[in-house]
Amino acid sequence: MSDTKNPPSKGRGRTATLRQVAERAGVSHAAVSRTFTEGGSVSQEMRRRVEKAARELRYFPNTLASSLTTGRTKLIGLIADNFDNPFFLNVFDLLTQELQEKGLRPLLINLRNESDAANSIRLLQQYSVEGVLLAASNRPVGFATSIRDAGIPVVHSFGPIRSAPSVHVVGINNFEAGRMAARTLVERGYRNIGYIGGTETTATSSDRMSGFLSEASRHDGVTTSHAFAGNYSFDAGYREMSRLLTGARADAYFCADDILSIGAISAVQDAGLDLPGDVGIIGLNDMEMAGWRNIRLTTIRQPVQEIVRSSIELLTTILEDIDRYPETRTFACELIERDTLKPLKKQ
Amino acid sequence: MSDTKNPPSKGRGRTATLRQVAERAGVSHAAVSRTFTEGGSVSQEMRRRVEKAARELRYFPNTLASSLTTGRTKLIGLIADNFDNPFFLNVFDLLTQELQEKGLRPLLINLRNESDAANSIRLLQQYSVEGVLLAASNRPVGFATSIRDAGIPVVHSFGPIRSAPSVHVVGINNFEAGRMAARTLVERGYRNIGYIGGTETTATSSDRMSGFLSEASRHDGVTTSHAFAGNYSFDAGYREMSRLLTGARADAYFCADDILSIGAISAVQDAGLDLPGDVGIIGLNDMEMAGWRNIRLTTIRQPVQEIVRSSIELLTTILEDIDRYPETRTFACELIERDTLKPLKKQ
DNA sequence: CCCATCCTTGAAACCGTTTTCACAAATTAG
DNA sequence: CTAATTTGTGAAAACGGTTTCAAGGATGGG
Repeated sequence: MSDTKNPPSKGRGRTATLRQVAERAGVSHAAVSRTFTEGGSVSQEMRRRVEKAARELRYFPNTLASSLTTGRTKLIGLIADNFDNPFFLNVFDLLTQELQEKGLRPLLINLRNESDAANSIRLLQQYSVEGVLLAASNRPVGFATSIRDAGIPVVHSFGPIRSAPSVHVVGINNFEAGRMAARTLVERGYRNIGYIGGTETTATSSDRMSGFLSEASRHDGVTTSHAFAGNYSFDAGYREMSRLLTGARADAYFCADDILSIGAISAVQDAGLDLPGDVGIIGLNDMEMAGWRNIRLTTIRQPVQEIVRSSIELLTTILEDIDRYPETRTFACELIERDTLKPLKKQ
Repeated sequence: MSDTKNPPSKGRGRTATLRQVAERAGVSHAAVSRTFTEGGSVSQEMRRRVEKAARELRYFPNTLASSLTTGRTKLIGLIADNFDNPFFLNVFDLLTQELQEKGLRPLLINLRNESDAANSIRLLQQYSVEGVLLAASNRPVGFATSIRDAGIPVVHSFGPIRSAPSVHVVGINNFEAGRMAARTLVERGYRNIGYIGGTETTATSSDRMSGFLSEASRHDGVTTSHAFAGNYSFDAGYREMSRLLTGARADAYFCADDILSIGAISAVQDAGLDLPGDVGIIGLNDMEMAGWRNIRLTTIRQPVQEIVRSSIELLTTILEDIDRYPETRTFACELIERDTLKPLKKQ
């Protein structure tokens, strides 16, 4: 009676199946399915019996199996490529928490050693991922688009703002952030100012630079320069700043990211220069470390939590409405003044 | 001819199915399946035709569907609960890279707001996760065991070393690390030494403390104390150290984690005390930031990469051999001397 | 009391794949 | 040139669910 003709559970603690519950409750397996699905129509009595049997067998539906027929896996591809920047740990934290609250599960994909978009897309499709959250700063522009072209809903978090976006984007206006940085430096009395980006090819980085250069050019007597550290990491920032200091350095630098800034600060101090007197530094993000006592980085704050929350909210709505027109959500930045810039002169 | 009776692809860019390939190639779908599975026996000619059709249809097997029959999802639960500590970003990076190389996919589970093990286990089972990598520092001891009891292979990375382990563990011997910390402090001339842990309930933390106290007790004239910061984060370290400094402080502290140490350093400096003269600090982990110019933390290095690599290697072997006897893999630590401890006296 | 309606129910088909099996064709051995 | 293998193939039954459908039972209106 207790024996089935199935293989005897193979040592592995296999979980009970729908049919086992049905058998024990003495009902059809369709009935069991119905009691466990949203709009299922079952009588009180039936539900009671099924739930009792299910409880005794420790049964619960296998999401993957039901995804076969429903088409819903609840799986979200979480794509990232920067694991040097602690900023993203915070992003992961918020992202996974929000996803979990909505009953979605993040499949983490590390693109650090992957240059080919096609591979990633195949992977996403093989796991029937419902949507993708792209939080990758080092990808070229077309990456998000090619995911969308594969028919997978995607929102690009911390992506570049475009007037005619091809995918959903939520983030800050990097161009404006760049302007804010330049304006801040000029207001503080710096005249020869430079931009230090991460990678040259990413849209966010080049937006920040354009905004920075554009604003600077509106001020008389202000000269600019720019350089790229190669990626977003402490080491890259340190190296690039060290290199710059050997040449004709600027008075102040806007580093496209806090972690870059922190590396740069180290380089400035190691060179025996005074910060913010000899050279000033302004960053972007306002990650936790920027406020640490020995760093005290003046930076432009990016509202991470709002961006993350909005990204996921947007993602869930496009999961329902797949052909929704690409939308851009922009959040404002805020200047956080600390100690790496000369103070604003009283007027 | 091109029409099938299936719903007309619903706008969604659905991917081709096995049977569509079979139809186009004019063979049975079993044949198609065989050409795509490892030991399948197919003729050259058949393979050629199938692969052609598959290419034209952009077909590739759906992992989730095949998992139904094979039982292999290639999904690994990656469980974490500490997103304050940048140390874990590095761990995630290495972990996901290694997993991907082995063809496994990490399903990321954030336990920060989850106290109930049963929920997590249900989740793991619903997704037919093949195994679990537990990299959670704040969980009580029984957590790993209850996953194993649910029949899911688990390896506890950075877990506590036990003489009779109930699950597979790979990490350092935290007791020995604690001894090393105490010995180092004593050798540097500190006599009144304290331990600052993260949480009181985790095994790794209490191991470090036991080792620390045990070693200290072997030296004459050395007095000890201990305290807990609550979790592993900069803020926790800062707060706890600030609190300690208001009372009868020790000469030197062993902080159970670098991030805690860095917070503690800040507190010491903010209190206007000399480091390492008035108070010395030694950490554990040697995360990247520990070496930053403004931190220069003396710490005990934990070989992260080796631990991660070994964890995954162990995980893949227990996926094959599920009833393997629980194994413990221990790696040695190394003292990294920087500037937060008085130098060793020349003898 | 009859008929229309609604709610429950189980049978059966289906989702996309793998795997077993029986059998035919091709190869090798004797 | 048979007989004994080996190899390649398609039909069909899984895997763990959901969904459609037709039918049975209860309910309510007239």
